[in-house]
Amino acid sequence: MRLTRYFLPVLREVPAEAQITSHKLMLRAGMIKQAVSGIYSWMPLGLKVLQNIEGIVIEEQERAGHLPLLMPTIQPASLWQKSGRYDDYGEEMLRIRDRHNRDLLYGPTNEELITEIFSSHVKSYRDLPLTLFHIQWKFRDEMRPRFGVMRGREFLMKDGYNFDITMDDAIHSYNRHLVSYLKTYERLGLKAIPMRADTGPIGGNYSHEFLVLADTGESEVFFDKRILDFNFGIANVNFDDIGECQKIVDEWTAPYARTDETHDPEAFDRVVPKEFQGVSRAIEVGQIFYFGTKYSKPMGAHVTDSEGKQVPVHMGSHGIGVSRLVGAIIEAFHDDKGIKWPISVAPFKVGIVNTVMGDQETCEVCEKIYSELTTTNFSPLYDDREERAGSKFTTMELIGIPWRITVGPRGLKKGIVELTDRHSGESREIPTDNIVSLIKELT
RNA sequence: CGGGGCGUAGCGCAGCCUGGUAGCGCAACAGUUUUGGGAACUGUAGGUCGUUGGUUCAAAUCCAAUCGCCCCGACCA
Repeated sequence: MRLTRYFLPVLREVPAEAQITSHKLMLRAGMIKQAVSGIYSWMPLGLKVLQNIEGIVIEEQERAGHLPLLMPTIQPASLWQKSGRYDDYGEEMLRIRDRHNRDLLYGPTNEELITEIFSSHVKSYRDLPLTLFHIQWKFRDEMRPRFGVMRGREFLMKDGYNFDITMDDAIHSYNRHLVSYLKTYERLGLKAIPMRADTGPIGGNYSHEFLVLADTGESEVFFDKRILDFNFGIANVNFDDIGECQKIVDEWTAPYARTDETHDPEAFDRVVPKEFQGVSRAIEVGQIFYFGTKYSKPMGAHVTDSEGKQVPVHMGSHGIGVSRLVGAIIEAFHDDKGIKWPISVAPFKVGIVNTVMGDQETCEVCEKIYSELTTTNFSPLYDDREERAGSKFTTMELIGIPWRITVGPRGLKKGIVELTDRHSGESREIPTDNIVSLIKELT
């Protein structure tokens, strides 16, 4: 992409509406624009990051054997009246009435809808286990939206639902999700700690939240610091292997890690030696639940078991806050110059800075590198504006491009271009002819 | 929903107390000189001062209502 042809409305000054770092940087980098409190437009750069995250989430879900579908944002009120949540959910639910005076709502979550889909099509235990998920915009009319996309009213969320014939099977589904989430967050570059959680309005009796430590987080968490050394690794997991999944879950949920909702100070002192006791703020980026037959019973989600009896299915639900993750990643990766995207979610992996647009050789070399990287699918961002070098460096750093290639007459005299790592800030000189192959190795 | 703050050009702000020609910086546009860490100069364009009503000869400024945004709390991916 040529910057002169791109839409990147960066701001030199921070709009007064922003308070926390990620929100400020997202506005300054031209990623989002607020439409109204808690509701945002995603500009091209922001959308790229959002879609990169979405892509990783989808890949890891499918790898674990979960099936994508897409449910609508607007749902009939009647379904929620059936489950009993229409009145329970309260003011947070955005209620709508259509021209026929039918009561509708903008979905804050999808348990009712998915259960209805399930019960109208799945009749036999032989069709289980089944896990369906989608990534769709949700709306929760929060009393007080804040922190940009971290607590918006409209937000993009991956939500998944598992259906199993027995509790044991459902626990395996739970474990499978926990493991796939560990892998997902690791690919996003994040250290997300599974913590024992409260089940809240979703209900049920078994739940973990995934939290990313950050000063600006809304939760207070208490944990054994040794869990920070855990690495999931890229190891291939057999998600059908009950024992293997259970082992990983046991390992990751053994250390004390709880949010303020479930924190037990006595147990904390008893189980975790003083020097390993960690207390921090954290951002919640996902949660998984097992809730048994809470929805399947009232919604009539029954299947015929092997003995011919009608039994309600055991269910669980699982969510990842996709749009919130954009903010959470920035909270985890930034410095005073701007964002430092992990390579896996970066909107562009490589930036090319032409330091002197008036210099013919510089332009030729830039064009050559640009076209070679473009044809090999590396999606570089080429800053071809008539700006001074300093301004271009500042922009690349602000928007967080992991690798920057600097091309100018000064280097070309020596036959080199400069390669700068956004994360370490280190630069090295690379012979002009080697830069493209080196980038391929690095990204 | 309780408490507080703020709405003036795309962004950041001053002007309001003490009513009388709407201003500054950045961004934008044109030109010239520049060209490796947010360039300089000259010029240009951009505003029904959130909205409505009131007071007044006269309202960005005073009064009232209303809408919106932000912060602190109680609730939440």
